[in-house]
Amino acid sequence: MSTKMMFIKDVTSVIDSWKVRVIVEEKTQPRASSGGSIQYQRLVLADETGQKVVATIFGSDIGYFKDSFCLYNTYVVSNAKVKRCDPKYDKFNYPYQWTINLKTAHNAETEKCIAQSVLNLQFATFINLKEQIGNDNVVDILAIVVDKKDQRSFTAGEKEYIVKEYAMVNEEKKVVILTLWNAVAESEGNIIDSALDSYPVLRVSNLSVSAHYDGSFGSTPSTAVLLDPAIPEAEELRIWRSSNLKYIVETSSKDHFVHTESSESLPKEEIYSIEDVLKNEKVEKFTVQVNAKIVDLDQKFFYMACGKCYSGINAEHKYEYTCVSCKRSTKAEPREKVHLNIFDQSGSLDVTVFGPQAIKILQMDSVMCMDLCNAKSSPSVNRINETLSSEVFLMKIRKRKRTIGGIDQYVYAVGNLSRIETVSKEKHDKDILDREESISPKNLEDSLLMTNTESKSIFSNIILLKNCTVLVSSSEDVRGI
DNA sequence: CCCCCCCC
Repeated sequence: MSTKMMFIKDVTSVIDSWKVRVIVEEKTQPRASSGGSIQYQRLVLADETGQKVVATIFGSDIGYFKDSFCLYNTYVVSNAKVKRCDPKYDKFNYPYQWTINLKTAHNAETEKCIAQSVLNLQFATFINLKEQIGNDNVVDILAIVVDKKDQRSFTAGEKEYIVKEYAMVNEEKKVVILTLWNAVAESEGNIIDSALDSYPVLRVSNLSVSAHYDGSFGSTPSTAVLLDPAIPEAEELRIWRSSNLKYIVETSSKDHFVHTESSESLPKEEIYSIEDVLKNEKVEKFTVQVNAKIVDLDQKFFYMACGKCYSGINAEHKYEYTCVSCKRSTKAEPREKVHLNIFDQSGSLDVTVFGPQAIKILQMDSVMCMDLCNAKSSPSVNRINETLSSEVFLMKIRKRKRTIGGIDQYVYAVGNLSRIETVSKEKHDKDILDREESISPKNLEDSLLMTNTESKSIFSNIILLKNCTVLVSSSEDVRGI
């Protein structure tokens, strides 16, 4: 069997037998898909012409290829699965991606190795980072990690994010922060953490430039971290490291995770008036400074949703099913949802608040809302409104247009909200609010029991009702937003 | 089967 050697560009989804000699430019750590259910590992391969292709290994195949496709080594690959990819993921002007699986033939090439120079590796400088803020370029860097900040997570809008930050230097002697996000923080971050003590030289690929910290790097979903890569530029940096150890050690003992004055004033967001939000047709996200109140008295403050993607479902709590929206197997879980009226001097607007943001308004979580609903009761709107009346919020509003029966209408969802001011209240009261904000739903119930006699009587009823079956009507469209 | 988003 002698198939002729081809190039990446010759490989299309209609060709059935092919082989290409490639060098491995990049290999990420195995990482979880955003849904969490699938493991995948991403490679970038290049042929002799410098043409590159993205290749992916999935699930249990990852272990099989653990010791193959080593960085900067050459392989002859044949008959990987060739799939057309969405143009937005086509970074290399080649409209396909490969899936490497157990049927993919792959042989290490020792004779005709492809030279690293075809990769044309370029590394961003740290000094002029500020000028690159705002452009959409994705860059690679070569750096020495001198410090890290512990992993943290936070909720913004509808999603939970994981962040790991590192302080880095290179020959330019300017400290720059690298932020790894989500699956990349967990997979690539662990690689950095495990080597931290030895001041490793890293090649970090496919980074965006962020305005935070007056210019810093942030990971993208294709970011890969390579420890001590076997490339000449990294060797130069290792040599620099050995003659600058004093600088590196001194630098590592300083705190670099602080915002400079200019970085704080830089991304200061414009605050829109409600009137502007209503009038504006183009922009989709607005920050507003508002008061809020509940005017819709006929709401349950939760809906039954897919536990993974929050699509609405008419089902009992804990009902197991495959979600038609995200296609994953899931359980029905209640999710907080509040129709809220927000207003400033210029006007008012009805918005919807979900999940963690809604908890900040309701001071209780969806399970408690559901229990109240079962008890033919509902959270005390009066109590909530009384609290809201003395508060000022910063909210990020997402404006969307939707067309129903040929009629355009705008819907508004709150992406994020923070209480910036508690008017005419003593600090003592505010502290209680802050504490409530950070406590878990379980404690939340306890704290309400202690601080609110009205809820107390309701909750003592609910505890008795907890094991009852809950059925929720879904006359409303909970997926609209 | 995966994916360029996002917080101080």
